[in-house]
Amino acid sequence: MARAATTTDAFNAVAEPRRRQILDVLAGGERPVNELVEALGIAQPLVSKHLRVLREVGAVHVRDEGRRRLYRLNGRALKPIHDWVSRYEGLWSERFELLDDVLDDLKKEEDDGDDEQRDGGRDAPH
Amino acid sequence: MARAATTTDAFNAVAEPRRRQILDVLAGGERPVNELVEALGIAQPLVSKHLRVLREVGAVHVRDEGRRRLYRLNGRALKPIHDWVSRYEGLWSERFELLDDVLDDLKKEEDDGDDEQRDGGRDAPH
DNA sequence: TTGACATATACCTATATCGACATATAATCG
DNA sequence: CGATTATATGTCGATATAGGTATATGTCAA
Repeated sequence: MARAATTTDAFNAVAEPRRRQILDVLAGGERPVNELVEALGIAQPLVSKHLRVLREVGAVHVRDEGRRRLYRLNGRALKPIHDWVSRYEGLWSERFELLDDVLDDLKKEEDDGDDEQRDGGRDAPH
Repeated sequence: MARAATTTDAFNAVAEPRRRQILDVLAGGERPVNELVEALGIAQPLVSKHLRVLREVGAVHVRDEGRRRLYRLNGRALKPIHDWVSRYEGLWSERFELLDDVLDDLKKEEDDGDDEQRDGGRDAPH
């Protein structure tokens, strides 16, 4: 099985930085594709495709205005992300950072400097 | 170019539901791979692979304990997600929902029932 | 040592990208 | 009508999966 489609849910749609950028621009108000192309500085077909993904997960709404199509942000679609990640909010508070450090210290003591041997140091860069 | 690697950042790592599930379990405290396999009900190699991705983006820390490896959540890695999505918090408040409805009504009036013709009704199911 | 247990990695297949390019569709203007 | 502008779609190439299976690595126990 391949990776889930980007149109599966908001999580997948928003994993692409360009799509987040599009939403950031739209946060400033309704915009035609034209301006999004300019703002992002990438090819127009690519913008249209990103917009399609955002449309399919409901992150944007479209409105026809003459030969232009005005895109508008729909924040509701991001709520699941906010709800999920909010459960982890506070884990990076100072108090938790300290706890983390303590646990890291305990780990170091237990492993007695023999750490990172099995994993080949491929652990996260800090 | 293909899609960005899942190890590129937390956004991509967390787009996979199973990896969110793993983090959810780890939110309850340090766990060996064993228990994660049980909790998720999927094959062990798959869990190890997901854990590797989470390790590479720094979302989890590992600690060796005998022949087991204890994984621990590192909430800090999720902060960028929280920071980004929080800028959209409130867009789904009641007041904004109402504004949205008003805008949708305006759209309907403008298009005069001729909407969804070009898009073939392929818009997101709201 | 031999074996059982715990975890990680290698290999394979099917699939869904992202980006570039060409082209189609649609609306407006002269 | 034909030309221009605005946007969407199709195709192709390169790539990175997720899941399955087999296997390697590491640890403990008898």
